[in-house]
Amino acid sequence: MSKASDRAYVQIKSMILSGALPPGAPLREEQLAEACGVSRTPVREAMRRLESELFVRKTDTQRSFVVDASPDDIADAFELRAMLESHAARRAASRITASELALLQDHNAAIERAIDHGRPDIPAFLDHNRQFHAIIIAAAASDRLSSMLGQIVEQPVVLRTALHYDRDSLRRACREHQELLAAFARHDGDWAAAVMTAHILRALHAYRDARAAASDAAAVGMAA
Amino acid sequence: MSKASDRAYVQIKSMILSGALPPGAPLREEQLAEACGVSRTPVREAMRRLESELFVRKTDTQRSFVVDASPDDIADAFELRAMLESHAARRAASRITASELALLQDHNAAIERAIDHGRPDIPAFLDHNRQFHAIIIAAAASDRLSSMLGQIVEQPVVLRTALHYDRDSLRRACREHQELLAAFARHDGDWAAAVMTAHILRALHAYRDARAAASDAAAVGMAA
DNA sequence: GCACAGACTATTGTATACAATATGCTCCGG
DNA sequence: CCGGAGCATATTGTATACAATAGTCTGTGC
Repeated sequence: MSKASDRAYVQIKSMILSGALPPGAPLREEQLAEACGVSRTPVREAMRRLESELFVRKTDTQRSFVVDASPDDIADAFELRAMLESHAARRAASRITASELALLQDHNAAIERAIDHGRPDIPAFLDHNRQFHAIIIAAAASDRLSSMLGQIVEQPVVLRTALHYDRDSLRRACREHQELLAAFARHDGDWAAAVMTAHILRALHAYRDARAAASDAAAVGMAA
Repeated sequence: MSKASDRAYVQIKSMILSGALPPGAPLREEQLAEACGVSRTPVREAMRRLESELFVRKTDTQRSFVVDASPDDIADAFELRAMLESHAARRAASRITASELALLQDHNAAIERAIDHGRPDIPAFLDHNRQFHAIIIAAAASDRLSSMLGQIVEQPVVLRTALHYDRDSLRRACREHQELLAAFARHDGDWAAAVMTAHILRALHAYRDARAAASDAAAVGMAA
């Protein structure tokens, strides 16, 4: 997309992800335009995109707000991602090339390094993890599937999930990736799909556990 | 959405569906604006929407064209729809209310009438069929799932499919709906999901058969 | 005759001005 | 004191003008 509207999109999304625009916050076009240093026109385009990705919701009267994701929404997003991405894995298994496999191995090696070199390097983990999954989706060779997954993998919830993981969870993710690689190497679609489903659903439960722990801690903090 | 951009969206989409804008046709904003009787601004919003729904594709250099769906794309769309909508059916089975069930029955009765009263009334069939599926999706109670299915069920391919159906196919669809109703009445998610998957995949193959027959006929026509 | 440079045209991207609509506030009546 | 009508304000929707960029054509050098 073009420069200004792209900048607006990235900037507004990052404001939502960072919490600068908290869930439920009203979004006024003019204010966002000023914040992004562009006019309302590209802001409106960015808003449409964020709206279709369910970052933003419009009331019946055309006012926009940051969506407030309930635990159910979060579970929904993970379920859908599990379904779509296991489908991608199944398709990828029969189409993947040797060079793509090699790339996947490289990224997973990088993920392993990011976890085990001293303190876990979460940004590096996230980046390589994202690329790992992106390669699989590309190998699935379905525009429609790519488009749908593109709308779901960058949800606030999914992105922030890893921040709550402990090292154990990260290592488990890495091992699951290795199992995916094995399934791909043998072009076994059923295996790949099953591993992918498990991989995503485990992430859901890791996220829930982390949330529960965090809210317990908060409750303790409030009581003290 | 607002009046002008809504009109532009509907009108451009119908031009694509009707073939007035054939696959591969270039889309110029100004020309479309004139055709819709609005300015370029709402046309651009409509185009973004059509683009995200994969009706329209932009080249690397920002020119827009009507997408040219290959047979593979079509199969893709059906596969995804089968997956998402069977998931919707599974969720709906455990959530559906008596009044929703009654509505589903009404629509399916209307579908039956549309098929069997003299010459099949295809528009009526399409309308009630759409509402039948919409009720199920609503009963699934997942915004995200609704949003994704909304992007796929109105694809040109899916919409035009029914035009090629023979009466036998239409009757089969109606019977499958009845089986869905039975599964819903018993709140059996597995059953509902399985019937829905079969329903959609059968539609895919009916579509393929119709296409093959049509292209054979075209070949004969050309030879004559 | 072909390839490339340059200008010219066509098309899209952005900004701004204006129109339409929703929200909130004030003031009046009960 | 409460509620509603109507005005004032805030916000979004649309049109238009201008800017930036891509595509095309022509003419020139080889």
